[in-house]
Amino acid sequence: MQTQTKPRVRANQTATAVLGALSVAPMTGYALREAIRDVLGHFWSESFGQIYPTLAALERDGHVRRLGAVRTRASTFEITASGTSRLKEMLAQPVQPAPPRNGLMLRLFFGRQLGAPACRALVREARADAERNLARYQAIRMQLLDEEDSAGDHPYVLLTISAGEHTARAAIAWADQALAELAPLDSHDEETHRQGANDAAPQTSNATEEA
Amino acid sequence: MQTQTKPRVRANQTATAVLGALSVAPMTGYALREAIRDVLGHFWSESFGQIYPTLAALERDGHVRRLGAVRTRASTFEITASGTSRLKEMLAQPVQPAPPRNGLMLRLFFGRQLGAPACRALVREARADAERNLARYQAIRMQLLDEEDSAGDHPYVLLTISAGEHTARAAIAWADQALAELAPLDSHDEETHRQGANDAAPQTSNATEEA
DNA sequence: GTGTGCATGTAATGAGTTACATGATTAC
DNA sequence: GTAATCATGTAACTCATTACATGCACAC
Repeated sequence: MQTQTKPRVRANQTATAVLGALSVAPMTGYALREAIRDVLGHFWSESFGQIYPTLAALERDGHVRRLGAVRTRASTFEITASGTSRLKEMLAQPVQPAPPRNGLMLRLFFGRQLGAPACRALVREARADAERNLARYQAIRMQLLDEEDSAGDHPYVLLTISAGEHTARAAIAWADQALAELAPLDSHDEETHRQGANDAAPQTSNATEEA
Repeated sequence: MQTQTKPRVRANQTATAVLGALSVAPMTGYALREAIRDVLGHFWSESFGQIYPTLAALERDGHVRRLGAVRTRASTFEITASGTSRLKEMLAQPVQPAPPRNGLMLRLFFGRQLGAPACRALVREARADAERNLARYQAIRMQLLDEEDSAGDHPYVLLTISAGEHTARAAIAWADQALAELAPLDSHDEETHRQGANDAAPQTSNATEEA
């Protein structure tokens, strides 16, 4: 009987990201993808297949304006006043959490089937990823300080960077602990294919591994 | 030119989760959903619409066996030997990271458009979520110790619990820092609705109040 | 006998990726 | 001139959710 309050519009999140990016600076669709990948990449992603239709829809609704000619060449998009207020509207909508799908955790959960050495390799990989991310966050931090323009956004952007750093550091600490706990689990409770014995040192990235 | 190595099967991750759950104990489809929600819920989710077709496909391929009659009543599914080896195969496949889509970070990134008070509310919500998760992890930890069966899985399961704890603690620490940084940003550069002004004090636990 | 929970499935829907097709501009 | 990069868009396909339809079992 809950037919009355259907959330009809599924809150086109792509539009939010696109309008948000255009609120910082006008861009082409191509540049939008790059900006989203490079700047929001830690927590957001969009593909061309989403961006172009979304831009077309936003143009139709008057939320963005096309500066170049329609098909002749690259057209830069600019957010309109109506687009800005639409953006604020969308940002104010409640966060709808994406259903979780963490492949690493799934594998570790059934780690007994996978075997301890493979699990260690996965954890080591995750640790390396986290370290890479941490390094990138610092680079972005410094890059931010160079930019005079859009300085009003800085405090908010730094919030997201900081979240990334906290997450990355937590991942590293967890990985170290996990590796210590996985170490003694070597070969008991597993009748694994014996050929797996030599991958105790998987060498994911010559990652200075233990083994 | 790259026509040769198309990863044709998109690594049906649902099948991995289903086989994994059945590797612990035989279950009905209904129970599978519940088990996945209750046990893997922090990092995985499946809906009926996925589970039943997946079970049918796995049965067709001989990876699971139906114990009850086909349509008469509840049928319990059991993993077969071929299913077990298929599971190991799938677990060994590289983790394919899901494209990130973090609605909270998206909103904070464009926080200037949203306004500092609304951002603080979001961060407080996130902090409360993290605290709730942390509490649940401890409950699961204790519950695990009661179970004698499937004790061989425990070290691996604890790894995922620990990851959740690290993540949750990092989220809480980040939130506290973020709230401190957001406090002074009150009303400049924003012509926000004035009603958000009274939420300067974080106070998340006992998060009840302050409409 | 009726409501609640267990159980199974299908259909509609939609979000989003990948691959493809195409062309303009710029650098060498 | 030609290769790489910028740029735009569409089509096919996959994955997954939501809603719907159905029915049994059991408690009350």
